[in-house]
Amino acid sequence: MAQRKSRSDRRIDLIEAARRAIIRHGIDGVQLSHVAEEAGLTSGAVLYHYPDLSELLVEAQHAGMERFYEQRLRRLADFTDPVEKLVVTIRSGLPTGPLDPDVRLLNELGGAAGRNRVYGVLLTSLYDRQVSMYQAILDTGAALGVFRLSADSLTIARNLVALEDAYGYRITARHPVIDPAEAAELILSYARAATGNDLSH
Amino acid sequence: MAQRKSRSDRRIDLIEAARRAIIRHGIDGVQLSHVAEEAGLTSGAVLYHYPDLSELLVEAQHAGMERFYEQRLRRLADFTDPVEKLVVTIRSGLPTGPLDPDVRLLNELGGAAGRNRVYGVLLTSLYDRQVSMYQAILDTGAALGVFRLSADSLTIARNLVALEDAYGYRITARHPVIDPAEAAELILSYARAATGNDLSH
DNA sequence: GATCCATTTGAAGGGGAATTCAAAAACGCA
DNA sequence: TGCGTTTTTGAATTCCCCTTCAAATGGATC
Repeated sequence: MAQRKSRSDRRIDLIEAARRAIIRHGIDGVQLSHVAEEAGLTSGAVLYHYPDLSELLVEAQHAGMERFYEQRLRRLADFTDPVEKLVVTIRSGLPTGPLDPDVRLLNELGGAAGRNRVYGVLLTSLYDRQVSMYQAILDTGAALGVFRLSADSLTIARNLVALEDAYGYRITARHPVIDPAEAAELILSYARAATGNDLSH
Repeated sequence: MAQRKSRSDRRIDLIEAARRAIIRHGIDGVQLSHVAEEAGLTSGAVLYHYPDLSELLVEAQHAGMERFYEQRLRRLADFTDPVEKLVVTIRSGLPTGPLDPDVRLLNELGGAAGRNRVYGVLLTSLYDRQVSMYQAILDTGAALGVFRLSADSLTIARNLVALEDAYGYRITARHPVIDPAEAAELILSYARAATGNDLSH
């Protein structure tokens, strides 16, 4: 019998297990038994904690998004120079490779968000927060005279997040040429034009 | 009994039916019965033509992609001025709204492409062709002296397609602010900076 | 170490979807 | 009209997954 755990510990385990199961089988292909297997439990045990599988899936997506966003904020906090901040943030928005679990999970939402309002809201809020994150960097750089923005910061920030998203898809789809390094260069090309800064340091 | 049709006619019908079913239920959620219902047939009849549902789904995705791409080329052919070509192409890459079936279908592939090599190849090949399409426009404009490119045309073309992709997701996810018109403006903002042309006419 | 409660198992059921296939229907052609 | 072929149906079968629930297990508490 699997190790017995407290209610809250087990729920955390299950959210993690659901995350892995979604990545493996797709948000519309996950089954109760997949989650159970990932968690090392039986279907009944999963159901004991989450009588409705779809609620667990939403929680898993939510948790994955939060973790992704928090991680970006944390990396960003290590720097003060706007140029460094911008470069680091661009890199932290891209997957480490085709198998990057955080980005794989987010990508699962893309299609589902068009069908499921909850997923749409989740994804939209993540996008908006990431835009704000970039906007703050851009505004600070502009105020310090480091950046000379070619358009308003909101527009540039939206485009930067959009580029990250799109290259995340290309990388997880295993584009033969566009790997994480190449994607970073492509986004930096835009960032240079948009900030009037060559972004080297 | 449903009208009897020739083998090839029925296969075309089924591909269309599968396309609609995928949009409605997701690439991992489609069932044989969904396709049958969309086609006005019974499951048995679908199976008679496509013993393997997954093959039909791949064909549906392939056909949808081809149609999307061909349509873009056709609209592009109506113009000769590089500025007009660029603007029209940017618009033709965006969904008409949250329910746009062509983009909804493509978005379904995003997550699946990370799990399924066939879908990954399909999506990658579409991306590359769209990049070539933009690159031709950019190179022509540069040769005519209309565009003064801020980076090599391949980089700009890749970014333009990436932006389209990403805003397609935002729009189908019903972002409250980013509608097709706003997305076009955002992409145009980048296109202006990248071409050194204000793109008005 | 006995009791109690929360957690987990495993088997049994119910339901729904895929698959198979014989029969029926529609069409082409003589 | 009648015949042969192709396409479609509909029912039977099988398979798989969700759901339920009684029993077992593990840990905490006294």
